[in-house]
Amino acid sequence: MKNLNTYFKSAFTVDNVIFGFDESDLKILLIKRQEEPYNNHWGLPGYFVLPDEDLNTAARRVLKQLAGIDNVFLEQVKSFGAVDRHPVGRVITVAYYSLVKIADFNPTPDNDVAKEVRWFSVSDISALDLAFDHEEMINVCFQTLKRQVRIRPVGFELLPPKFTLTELQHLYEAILETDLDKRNFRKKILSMNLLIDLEEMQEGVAHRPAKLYKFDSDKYEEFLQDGFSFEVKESKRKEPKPSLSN
Amino acid sequence: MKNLNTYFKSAFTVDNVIFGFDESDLKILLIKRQEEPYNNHWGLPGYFVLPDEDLNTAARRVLKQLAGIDNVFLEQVKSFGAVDRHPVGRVITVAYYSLVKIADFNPTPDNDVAKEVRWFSVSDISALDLAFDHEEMINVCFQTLKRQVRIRPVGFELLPPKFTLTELQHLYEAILETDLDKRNFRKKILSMNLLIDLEEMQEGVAHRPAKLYKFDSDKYEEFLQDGFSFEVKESKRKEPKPSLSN
DNA sequence: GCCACCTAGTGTACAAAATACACTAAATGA
DNA sequence: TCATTTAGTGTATTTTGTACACTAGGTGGC
Repeated sequence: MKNLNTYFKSAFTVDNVIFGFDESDLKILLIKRQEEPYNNHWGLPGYFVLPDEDLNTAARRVLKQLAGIDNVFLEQVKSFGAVDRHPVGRVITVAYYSLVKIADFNPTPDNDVAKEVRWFSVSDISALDLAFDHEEMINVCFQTLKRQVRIRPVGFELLPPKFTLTELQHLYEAILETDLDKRNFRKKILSMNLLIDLEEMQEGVAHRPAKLYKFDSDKYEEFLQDGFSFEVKESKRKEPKPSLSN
Repeated sequence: MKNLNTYFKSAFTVDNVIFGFDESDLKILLIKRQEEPYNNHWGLPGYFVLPDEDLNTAARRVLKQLAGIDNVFLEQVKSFGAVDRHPVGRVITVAYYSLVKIADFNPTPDNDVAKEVRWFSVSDISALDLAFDHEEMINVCFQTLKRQVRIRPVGFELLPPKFTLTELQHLYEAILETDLDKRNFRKKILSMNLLIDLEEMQEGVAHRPAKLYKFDSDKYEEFLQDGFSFEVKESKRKEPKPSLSN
């Protein structure tokens, strides 16, 4: 066994993959770095964990400091620790993912780490040449979101308080990257009793206005506990299942 | 922003939660520590990550060194980083979980970190007063296993090459902590075409011998890719689902 | 050799959930 | 008033899940 001092020479950071949803488009919040390494590159809002700070606390603090976002869903996803992932030294990072309502925040870099903060469509991100291994982290978190969307009512976190069923469907389509059947989707969603019909109509649209709904927080809590299944299937007939053997 | 040196004073470790299955019993491999802190306590096989070592590499190395286990399924689960979780300094640990065939290894502590290595039934572990936050880590990994068992054919990793359907069912029952209906379980499992009937019989049992099966690795690979659903339901009628609203 | 014991192995009817699919309704604005 | 756009709805069919109880085929004791 080596001297313990050998080991106490590394650092860790937290990085947040923040998802938002806006007009049929799934987005991620990025910052334009203004310090080395990767000065001027876009990257995830992340920073070092303080010596006396828990991981979750650090993730929330950094999110608040770098993007002005707080009080949101935030959950640890995975740690990344390739030896050479950080040019300055050995730095492991813990990736968090977060779901926010875009309209709730006006992200401004109030800190000298970032010179700009902006929402990017998920589909545009691969063109950006992100800092560090942030692109890989985003991919992993997106996969996590795709998995979670089936077992947790993510709309709660990503949609404004009042929304239409079509908006909710678009959200699912954006996350799952597939088309859903309108009637089946509605049947399924309504059958969960998770939505409250506000008996209000959409306004200012040049077509038949849709009914507005909100989520029923009590039901939501119940369902979170029970780990209910929120499966939503796509509209195209799937491959025939591995056929029965007998 | 602080001087970077402030941050480069921490260490990280990996800890492995190793599941095995043996005669209807789900087990976890623990070591009896022979160094401070927590000398003489049982705990997970884990150790510091070397300065020039990737996380996954470290997890495999430690597993090999401390328990003589290699070439197994091993996957990162979560990082634990409470400020005071390690008495010696700031140490974040990355938890891995692993599935092994108990008969494949004869775990012996070939290193001076552990004075003993032993399989414990999951149900006996809460009585042990484990080192660090290892009990919490085990709970999290057990939850992960429960989730994974539904979407990945874990029997592959935990059962010997030849097994009976009853053994497979017992495995699922142990992981899910529930009873399953024999006929429905068999119907479901066989319908996936994941098993190959070896046309051999169990031997040396004092009752009607069961047929032996093995897993079909080709099908397994396919299914891993497609992320197929491996749901197996319990035998008691479930709570009525949240009732349809209309 | 037969019987007691033990686990293996099997099928069916019913209920619930998933899926495919197309037309009418209600608003705007030209 | 009509062209355009999106909202909203129901049913028949298929697939999947679930409940449930008896016979089959070995061993070992007597």
